[in-house]
Amino acid sequence: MGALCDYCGEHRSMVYCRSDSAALCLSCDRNVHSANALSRRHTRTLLCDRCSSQPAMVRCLEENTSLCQNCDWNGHSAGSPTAAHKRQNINCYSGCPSSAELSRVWSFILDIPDVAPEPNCEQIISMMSISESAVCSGDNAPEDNRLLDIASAAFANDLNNDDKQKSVMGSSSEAGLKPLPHANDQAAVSVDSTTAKYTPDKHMFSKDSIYEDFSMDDIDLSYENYEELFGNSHIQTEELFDDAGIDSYFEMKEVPYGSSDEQPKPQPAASNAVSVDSGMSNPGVKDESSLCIPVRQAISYSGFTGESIPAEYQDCGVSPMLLLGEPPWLPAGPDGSFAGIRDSAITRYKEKKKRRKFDHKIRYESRKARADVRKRVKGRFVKAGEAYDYDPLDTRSY
DNA sequence: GGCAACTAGAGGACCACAGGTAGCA
DNA sequence: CTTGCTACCTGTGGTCCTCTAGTTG
Repeated sequence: MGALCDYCGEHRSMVYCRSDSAALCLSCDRNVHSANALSRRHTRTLLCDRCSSQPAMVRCLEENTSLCQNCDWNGHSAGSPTAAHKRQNINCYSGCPSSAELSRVWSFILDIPDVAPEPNCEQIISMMSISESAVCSGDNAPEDNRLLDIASAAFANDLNNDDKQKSVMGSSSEAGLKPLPHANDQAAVSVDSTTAKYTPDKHMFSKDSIYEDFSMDDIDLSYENYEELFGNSHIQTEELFDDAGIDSYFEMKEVPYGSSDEQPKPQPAASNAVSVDSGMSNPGVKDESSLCIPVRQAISYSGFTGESIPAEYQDCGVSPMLLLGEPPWLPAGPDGSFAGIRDSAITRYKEKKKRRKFDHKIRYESRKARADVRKRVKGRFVKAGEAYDYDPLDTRSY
């Protein structure tokens, strides 16, 4: 039995909210994070199964446990027999996702048919389904029920699946954002690259499956319904992927190969991950990449806005320092260094940040109008009637 | 290489006040 | 449950100041 929910203190905590520094059961997670727009932006992730106190970063597919960075390092240290365990990045999410959406983001918990669900998991998820109607039954409920922001998703795949990954990547960048299933979820969810639709596996809804309480029908997983699925009013694709759209987040894909005319080389055991979402990797793997992350071939995309990447990574439990380190999966340049790739990535990031700085959004036009005509002294507002050095309504220059 | 001086850029503080929100009767 | 009132909080833009990182001698 893991730690109890920080909120209700009754049920086992399942998810960790870094913004609140709280471990919550799924029901309370929905309660707390459906309260307002700000709370809905909190990114949450699974709780570490081992220490039950830190946000889980990876899922060990061999042990079927979710592990935080420390527990991952401790449990899969280089040289140990467990170092070769296949691990999979764990997604963060925000918003007020429905049970089906959560099950898709973290499908590994539930999809593995020969693994019993976590104790209480079924109960809690059933409870969540109930609370779903209870908590989110307001006017905004239909919108709130949508997955507002899958902050990160990842594939963990075998090296043999490179081609499959690339085909998926291709379709994703062409068709726009789509929820990416984990590769090992393919038993449950298969991706048809031609129709770009998910096909739920029949086993998912078998009698014995804990999906009995779920109905994936409540979400149409086709790309065409992306806007509906994610709620256009909450998060625009433009916001999600910045000006350049989703392609901007797959630029890194081009870097390793595009710098030369060579065909993509077979990646080192470390990884062939194509992502700017280095946040889901372990800090410290930099030096141990070949030992520690043989399964980090994840092709991932990031739902992070990119602008405040360090903070957002922190929200996901990742040190912003990661941003400064070379992604372990990137192949070295011709001179054996990552400097060029890193520099170009940093340059792009800075340019984008600079550009977005001026993308200031006004929440209250009335207040802006008021501020525009308000009198100032050296930039500061002054009381009406006081002497001032600048009158916005006066066309004379001072 | 180490140090000080200088420069450029980023980020935050400051100001008044209309409008929003919470709490209470 | 609704209404009215009060108190407190939020957001708005231009300028200045401080801090940090980088450059130069």
